[in-house]
Amino acid sequence: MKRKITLKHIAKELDVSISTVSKALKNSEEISRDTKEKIQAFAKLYNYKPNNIAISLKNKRTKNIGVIIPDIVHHFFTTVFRGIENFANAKGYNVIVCVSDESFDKEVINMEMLANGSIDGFIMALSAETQLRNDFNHLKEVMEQGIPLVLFDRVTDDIICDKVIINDQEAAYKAVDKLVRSGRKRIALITTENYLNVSKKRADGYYQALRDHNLVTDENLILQLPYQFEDEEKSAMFFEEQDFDAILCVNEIFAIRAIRHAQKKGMKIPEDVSIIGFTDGILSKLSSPSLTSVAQHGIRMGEIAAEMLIDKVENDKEPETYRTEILEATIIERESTIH
Amino acid sequence: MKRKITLKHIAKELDVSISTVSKALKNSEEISRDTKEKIQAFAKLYNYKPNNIAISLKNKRTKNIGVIIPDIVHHFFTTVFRGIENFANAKGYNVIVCVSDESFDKEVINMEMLANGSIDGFIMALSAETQLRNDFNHLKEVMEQGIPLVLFDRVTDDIICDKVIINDQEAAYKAVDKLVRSGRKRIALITTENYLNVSKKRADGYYQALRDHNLVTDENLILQLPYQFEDEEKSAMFFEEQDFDAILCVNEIFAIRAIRHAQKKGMKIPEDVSIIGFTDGILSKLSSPSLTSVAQHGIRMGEIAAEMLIDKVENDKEPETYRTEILEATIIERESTIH
DNA sequence: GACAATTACGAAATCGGTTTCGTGTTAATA
DNA sequence: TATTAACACGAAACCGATTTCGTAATTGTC
Repeated sequence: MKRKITLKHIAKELDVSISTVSKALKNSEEISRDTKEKIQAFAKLYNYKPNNIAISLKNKRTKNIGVIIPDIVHHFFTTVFRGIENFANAKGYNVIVCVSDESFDKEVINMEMLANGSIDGFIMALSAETQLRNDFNHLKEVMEQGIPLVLFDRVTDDIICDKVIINDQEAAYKAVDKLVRSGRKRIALITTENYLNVSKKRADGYYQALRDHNLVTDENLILQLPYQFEDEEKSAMFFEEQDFDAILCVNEIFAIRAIRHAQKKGMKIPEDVSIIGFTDGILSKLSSPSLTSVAQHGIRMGEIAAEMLIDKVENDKEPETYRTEILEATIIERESTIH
Repeated sequence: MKRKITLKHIAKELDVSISTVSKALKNSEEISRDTKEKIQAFAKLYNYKPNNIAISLKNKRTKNIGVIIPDIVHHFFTTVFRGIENFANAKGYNVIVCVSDESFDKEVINMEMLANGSIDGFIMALSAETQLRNDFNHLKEVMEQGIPLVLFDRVTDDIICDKVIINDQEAAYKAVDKLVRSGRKRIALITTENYLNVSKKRADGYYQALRDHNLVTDENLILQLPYQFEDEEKSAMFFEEQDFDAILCVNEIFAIRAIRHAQKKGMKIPEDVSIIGFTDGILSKLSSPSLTSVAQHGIRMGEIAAEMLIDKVENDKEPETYRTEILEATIIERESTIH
């Protein structure tokens, strides 16, 4: 087993000082051509690579980005992650991921673990529990320590930092608008509990669109489901009792389940009921019927988040300016709606 | 902006030496009660947390695990990742993820980036291109440097290290066996090109089961598709021309597409054709009809991989023994087959 | 009261690099 | 020949911790 070689080894072997080796490997003008060649050849031969940790300590820069997401088994977050990873890798950064599992405590623990020097900055989406508790002290502390932070998708107004989101409200508005224009009048909404920031915004867009089209908003047509596990009974009852000709769902899993419930009830899609979901993931593309869906452009979102973060990390300029990038969601039409 | 406080700051502030501070914070017997209390109180007040990087340098241990997977937007890998993250976090490790994107070069680059001190060990699944090229020098080098390595799912016999896999061949065998016992005679196989180790094993199981049941193996019933993007034309033709009453697919995406093709052709599932997929992911559960599927127990696989790795990292015992853990795949029966 | 044993702490080395500054040697200039 | 400039390199500080070892001051023992 050949252990990693260090500057010290090279120095001793070639009988020069460590500083000389370091400079030679950086092609410094200070070192003579002969010596440089000798040292570089030796280093190459023994496949010398500088130790990242030592460099991090010296530079106070790790070239690591910390990403904290609520769930990794979730197409949207996974997509954003891919965008982050793409961009970060291209810039020579590694990505450390932690999953909060929608738990406030895990989010805090993970942040603290990473905040002690392991990373140069954070990219994160808030856990459901954090949004529910409205407690953002861990974020504040990180900001106070001067660690850059970028929030995406699940953001909060309580923290002033860079953010990337989509225009959730407008997207929902457009989706409902599209449904109305195709002749639908009783449009249901399947959403999560309201403490999830994005769900709330989508609901706002839904209400607004109904109002603008002079449609009554019937609270019975709104189904709130728990985020993580299906409340089979509640859903079944909803489909049993309520009468609607279209459904807007705040994510694609809800939409797929809606398809199943509707089909079970004997409704034809899209003839009897149109369905639009959020998150244009693999489920939307491959379901039968395939799902008209609001694309959230996760990859782009991840890239932008990474770009914003790395920008802050590399130029910690004095005038602290933060911006919120708003991505335009687009509706991908498929078989679950009438065009 | 209050920058991170260090031992040095505390030492200067309290007019003691750095060593004293360090020892006091570790509750060393060497330090008097008074001094300890004073230092600990001060540290607490200023929320002192040791710098991870410095500790890593000193200990030559980062408490980071490097994970390299071919694709993050893929339910199975995501699931394994979750298992890894779970276990690792519980043991105080962070997880650095790199995505090889099925590319040999990216795999090599990522490994090299991480191998210079950033991580204590690797957990990985080989990229498709790596398996195709059969070039594992980057893995060998890492092993030679004494960095522990655990391979999962996409493994190779060329590298001797810890591995976690499922009994792919047996699982495919059982799936085919189940189809035959339910009366199916012409069983198709939809798979990737054969260089993917796991696909090959699954195909082997498929052949073996047919032989054991004295069924002819008809090469026309085997459809090889590219891994990443659908060859729509090839698939359509296959469904048009071939005659079968069951399909085994090596992943769930192939299976979902098979459902669509079959339905388009007017075939009823499972009456006319039974379908079994691999990877019991979200697609299998939510598709219509829901999909009978071979569960690969990704979470468990990730946990075991993490456990094996951390074991090696923490006890680099002399007698280098490596083991291959084989998980039992189980078939989850749903609507796409007749029970 | 002399010597040994604690006690409580600090100096310094170390991990593996980077970087500043100082210095001996040689070459160029007056 | 004396002075200076350029060259090539090394010593040492530094990043932020841990840890070994040495030692001054105090306490205990006979």
